Amino acid sequence: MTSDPSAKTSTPLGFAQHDHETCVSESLEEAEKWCLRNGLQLTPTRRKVLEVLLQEHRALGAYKILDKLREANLSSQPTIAYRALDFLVSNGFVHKIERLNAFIACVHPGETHAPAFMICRLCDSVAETHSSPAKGILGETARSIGFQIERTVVEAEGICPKCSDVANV
Amino acid sequence: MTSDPSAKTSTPLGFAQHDHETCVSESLEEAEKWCLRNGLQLTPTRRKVLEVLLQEHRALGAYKILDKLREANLSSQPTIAYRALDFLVSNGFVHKIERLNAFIACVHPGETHAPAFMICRLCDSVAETHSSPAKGILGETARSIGFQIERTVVEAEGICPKCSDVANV
DNA sequence: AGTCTCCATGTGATTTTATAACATTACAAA
DNA sequence: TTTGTAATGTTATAAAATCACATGGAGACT
Repeated sequence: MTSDPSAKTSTPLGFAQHDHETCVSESLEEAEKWCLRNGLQLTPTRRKVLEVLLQEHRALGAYKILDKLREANLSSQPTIAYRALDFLVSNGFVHKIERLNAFIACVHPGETHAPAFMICRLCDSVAETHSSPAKGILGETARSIGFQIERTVVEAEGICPKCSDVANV
Repeated sequence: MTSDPSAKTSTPLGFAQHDHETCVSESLEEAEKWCLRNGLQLTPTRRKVLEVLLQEHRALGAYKILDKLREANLSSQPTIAYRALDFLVSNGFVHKIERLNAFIACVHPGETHAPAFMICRLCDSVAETHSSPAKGILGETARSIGFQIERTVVEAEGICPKCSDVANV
């Protein structure tokens, strides 16, 4: 699926195009630096999981990630992958897509943000954007009843521009 | 847990109190009517699943629901529960809480709405409210890139008023 | 050097959540 | 009666996640 080597620069980031190779290596470097500055260890397993997710640029289940780890001769028990994912999610490098029980690399780690996702029901691609849940009706309701929001899951399911073009041609 | 019969009227709906017995029976009746009007069958299994969820008034995993079905001498295979849940979710009687992989009865079925949930991290209670995702930043982004939103998952995780009172006393 | 502690990894088993594949029943319309 | 359809029954399996406990390695303190 992503094994076509000539497709290097045409893998979808969210729904757009970009220079993928650069994107992966730059993101990895940034992660390295950020960890160094913050006293965190981007160990080989953690790095590999992040790399895999950056390369795929879409949501991957934990067991798919595990397969990739195995291919890379790293340990292949579920625990391993979940631990690495925990680390990456806690530190904002990766997000979990609850709707899919899957994981995706963050497009702007480091910055604190309330991520939101658009998930294409047809091609399963996922684009990250951001929301401000505290501003809308939800935020008002929460304030009025005294619910303290710590984190929000915002996932929109629908049809991405690419798939809707295909349908209309 | 919910087996104290004297607790009839004090089970939490969302985070508030209400006359629970009435609430369950009324909701069931409404569901019956709605199905009748719309040519849908609220079969015994489906009805029981809805009843269980109305009674609990919180998010229940599929296998907990399955246990309740077994207690009621209805079939107890996962497929059964998932099929009933599919029906109830498709028709708006029940929502799935993606964050918890669990299900909860809708507080106002029939009306079309974009539900949003507040999930207490401490006591696991869940309150339903609504959002208007199309109005916020997410909606703008979606429109600008041509993503057609069909459905949104909005789940806020945090501390409910009750638990935050306890913490402050 | 020793050893303590912290953090991360290794290992095996188990639990929880969800779906697949295929057979059967029941009722109603043609 | 035949046919279609919606729902249920049954068995097996896949996929996602966690638990419990052991091991290893690097820095800090004595």
